[in-house]
Amino acid sequence: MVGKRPTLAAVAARAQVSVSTASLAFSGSGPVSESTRERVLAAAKELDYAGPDPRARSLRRGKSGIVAVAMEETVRYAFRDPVMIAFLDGIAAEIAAAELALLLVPEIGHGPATVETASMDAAILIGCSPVVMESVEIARRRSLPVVALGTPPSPELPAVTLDDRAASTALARHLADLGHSRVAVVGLEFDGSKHRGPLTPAKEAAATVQVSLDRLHGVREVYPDVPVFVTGGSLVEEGWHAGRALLGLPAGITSPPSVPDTGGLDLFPADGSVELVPRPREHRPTAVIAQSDLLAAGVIRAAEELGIAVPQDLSVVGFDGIRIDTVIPHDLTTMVQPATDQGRAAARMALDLLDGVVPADVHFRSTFHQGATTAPVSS
Amino acid sequence: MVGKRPTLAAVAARAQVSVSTASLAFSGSGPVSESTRERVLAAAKELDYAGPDPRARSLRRGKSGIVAVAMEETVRYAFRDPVMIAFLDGIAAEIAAAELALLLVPEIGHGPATVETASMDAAILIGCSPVVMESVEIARRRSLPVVALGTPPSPELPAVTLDDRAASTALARHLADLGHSRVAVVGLEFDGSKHRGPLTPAKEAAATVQVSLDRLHGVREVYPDVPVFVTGGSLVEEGWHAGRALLGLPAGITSPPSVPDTGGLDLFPADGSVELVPRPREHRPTAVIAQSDLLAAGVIRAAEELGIAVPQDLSVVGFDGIRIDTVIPHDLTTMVQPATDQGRAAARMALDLLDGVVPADVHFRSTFHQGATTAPVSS
DNA sequence: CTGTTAGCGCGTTCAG
DNA sequence: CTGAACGCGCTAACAG
Repeated sequence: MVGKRPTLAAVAARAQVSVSTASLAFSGSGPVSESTRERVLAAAKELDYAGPDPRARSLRRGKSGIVAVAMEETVRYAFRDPVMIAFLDGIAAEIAAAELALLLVPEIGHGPATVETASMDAAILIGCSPVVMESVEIARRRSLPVVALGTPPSPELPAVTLDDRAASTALARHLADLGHSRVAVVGLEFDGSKHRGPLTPAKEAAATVQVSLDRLHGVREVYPDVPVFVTGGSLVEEGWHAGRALLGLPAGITSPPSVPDTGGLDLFPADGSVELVPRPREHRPTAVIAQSDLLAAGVIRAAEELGIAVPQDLSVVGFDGIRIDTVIPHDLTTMVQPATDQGRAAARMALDLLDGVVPADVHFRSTFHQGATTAPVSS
Repeated sequence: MVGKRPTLAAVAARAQVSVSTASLAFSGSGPVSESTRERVLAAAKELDYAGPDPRARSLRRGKSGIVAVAMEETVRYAFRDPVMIAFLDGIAAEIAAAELALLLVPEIGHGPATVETASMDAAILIGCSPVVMESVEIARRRSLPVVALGTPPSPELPAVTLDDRAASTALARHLADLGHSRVAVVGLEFDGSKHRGPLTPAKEAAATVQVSLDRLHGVREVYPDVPVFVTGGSLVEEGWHAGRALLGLPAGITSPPSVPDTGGLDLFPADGSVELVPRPREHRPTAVIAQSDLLAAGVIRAAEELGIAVPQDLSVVGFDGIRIDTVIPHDLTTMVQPATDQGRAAARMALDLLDGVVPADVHFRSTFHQGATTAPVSS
């Protein structure tokens, strides 16, 4: 079924030219007379030759034409995050414009390291974690150009960064200006553990996810003692769980002093087995700072289910500015990050490195978007 | 900055063994004494050798370890579709398990054909259109194994298929059983044109997207003359536009006989410049069959905005069964397709082909899910 | 403009 | 178990 493919040499022979001439005719990068080129192309068509073998070409040229995008997450998980999709969209656009191909390398750190064995000319690492840094080391050994997206800048690694900290401060200040003093943070994951619950000092000390820390530090500039509820990642569902924990209480129980402390995955089971009532006003925050828009959407949903009106009874801010009405039915007050542009920038840095140009770090700023989910604290 | 990488030969020399021995030590596929292997590995570490060059290896072995996934859409667009994400998730899982890498090839048909020039051992084509068929031809010339996902089966091309037609009939029958007779279809795109509007016979004759046709034919078994409103693709926003067109009317205009005929993108502008009121009951459908869940969600949103209650005043069914509460806040009546499994199956077929096994087509069946968006027609 | 020559870095023979 | 030689398919230099 799989007929032996003809080689360039065969085509050259058929066209009665030398192999190198045939090669030039295909790559188009050399001076070949029109008549000769046509003869070669005709011979190729006759032999059903599909063009130079990419493998041989890449060995010879020392380039594979592939840029890899490595991320720690599963495809399933990563693609549920609109920010990640926007990153990829920007990257894909630039990569395609440069006529390169895009290798998807999910789940780095699980199983055999694809970054170590796959053909690639450069790698773009998304996310910040020890695993990612390991990949940097691998890439360095292979002398592959690497750029990072969403990693704290380091002298070793050209990176695309965002003003996570300052942006978070801006959000916190916005709430402070509205008079809020009882504020809680709903955080992204702080380590790989996907465990939900309050952020303890121990957990904070062991944190590996820089973006969560940065955003938290930014809030602390305004609310130094803000309590933090950590989620398992940027998902509406996670925000919903967090919202229930922060705002709700099992019916019949008199108000406990604080958020339930649990390392488990389900604080209040979602199956309806526990009926939730809103916490008394004095025992719940008047504003929530979610570290992503998806989390914010979940918090809002939980609030609505509990009969807590947003923004009248609760202000909620997010982060990211994903303008996908599909996902967020609310006009969220948030910081908009130019995710697609960040992807483009990362890809361009990788392309620069391929051209031997050492690119400077690119820093992006997010912009405040006043939505309809924040209001002055109700007295 | 980019130091010359050591080669296998250098490592061999350093370890005072022959190149072939060193090679065996790395690939692990040959009989090498433990002491020798350690000596080789030590030498590699000393020289900071990162392992065999993937390019050279792939030339020599005739395999690149890459499976490509080609799709017609942009990354941005494709990743907004949960079904596509589920496909990719299933594919990625199998590909990773086989220790292969996944090359993303979006926007085939636009610009230079990556399928033609990129290193790959096999390709998985998603979607059905002339462009995809072109890629099949290219792959054939390169004698690359190809499988298709979401393409009508053909003797040439191993494919993963779904019972689109029968499933659609089941949905239509469900509505018929509930007593609905004024039914409309909100369709996916029928060609590449992204134009919204009623499906005309001419447009139907020129249709290239098989899945839309199949799902329509299925409905016609029950509702032979069902009117169809074509959208620009599987997006909530598109469903919203369609819903407004089918259910709404600019305030002040007395009921026109039918859906507005337009080839433009905006039927009733979304900016609020036109105030919409619900069509009179007699002039609007009592049930809508959306060809995807995202479209259905958009229709429902439009209905709610117009004050038309679902399911009391309007029944809506979808297709896909994407159980992502993020996207669809409703418990939609729909046909659930096992999208992740379809992705896995497609990937396994590709892997089979790589092993020289000719796989049989895999056919999936979708299952009916009775949600809360359909009810008996109100008299 | 075209032909000749020499590898790219590795895997696989086949003798030792 | 090891070492030497060859070639995968192509392209970068040069020579003509």
